[in-house]
Amino acid sequence: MCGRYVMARALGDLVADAGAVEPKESLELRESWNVAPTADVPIVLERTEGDQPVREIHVARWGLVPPWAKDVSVGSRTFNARSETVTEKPTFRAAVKARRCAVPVDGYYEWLKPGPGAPKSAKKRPFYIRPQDGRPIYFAGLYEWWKDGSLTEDDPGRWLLSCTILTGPSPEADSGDDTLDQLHGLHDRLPLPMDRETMDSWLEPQKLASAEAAGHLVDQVREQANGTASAWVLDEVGTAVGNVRNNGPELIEPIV
DNA sequence: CCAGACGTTGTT
DNA sequence: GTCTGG
DNA sequence: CCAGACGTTGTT
DNA sequence: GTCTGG
Repeated sequence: MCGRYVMARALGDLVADAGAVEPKESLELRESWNVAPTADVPIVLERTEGDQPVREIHVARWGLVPPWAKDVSVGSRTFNARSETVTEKPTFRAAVKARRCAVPVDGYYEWLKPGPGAPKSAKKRPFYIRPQDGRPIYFAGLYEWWKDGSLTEDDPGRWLLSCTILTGPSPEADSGDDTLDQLHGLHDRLPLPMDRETMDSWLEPQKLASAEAAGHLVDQVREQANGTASAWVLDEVGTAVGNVRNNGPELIEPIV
């Protein structure tokens, strides 16, 4: 799964790597080595301008807030969406048909739980997972718009953009690939990364936003995920990342 | 009909 | 134990 | 995801 | 908004 990650890349690098247009307004983006749910994060989306798709970077709150929510608090538990059920769940099914995005990360954290035979004193051990080549990972994601209901004379209400990251099953054991085997041992869920071709399909705004078409795209994402994940590297890191108030490049330094 | 949920993870 | 906040 | 709180009344 | 449970 993915509940904490790193996005410390300069916006210009991200724009170039994602093939997005230069943002018209400056985005409120800060580098972070400890991105947690509810944080503002960059996302990549395509919208149709005239009849041309335009790829853009936007800033969204991590944790999808559906349009009918009474407040944003639901977003603190919707930072992941299970790919197996995303087309059915009331919270996600509208977004998966029409509001797909990519969530770029430099790498993400995963906590290894002590096994059942471990001593009582054993603690969770954080690992940092990143691509070998240093380019961003683009996780399959969804975005949604939510209108703040607090209407006053001066404030007609604001629109909040929010997002979530899709997960799938982790690679099977004994895959024959070292990295996939390590991912298997670390956790039973995997945030779903996209290769370039899949990302192009995923982001493309569909004319008929049917549930069936969305289901096929989700299947495609799940099927190619391990191919992308096999080019990752895992390193154990210090426990400081657990506290969201800690932030800095030292959080991703491998220990021992 | 209305009221209340709408989610993920992991653990037992 | 469970929920909220970051 | 983890860390940290988890409550009320009344008084300063 | 839409579905489920009562």
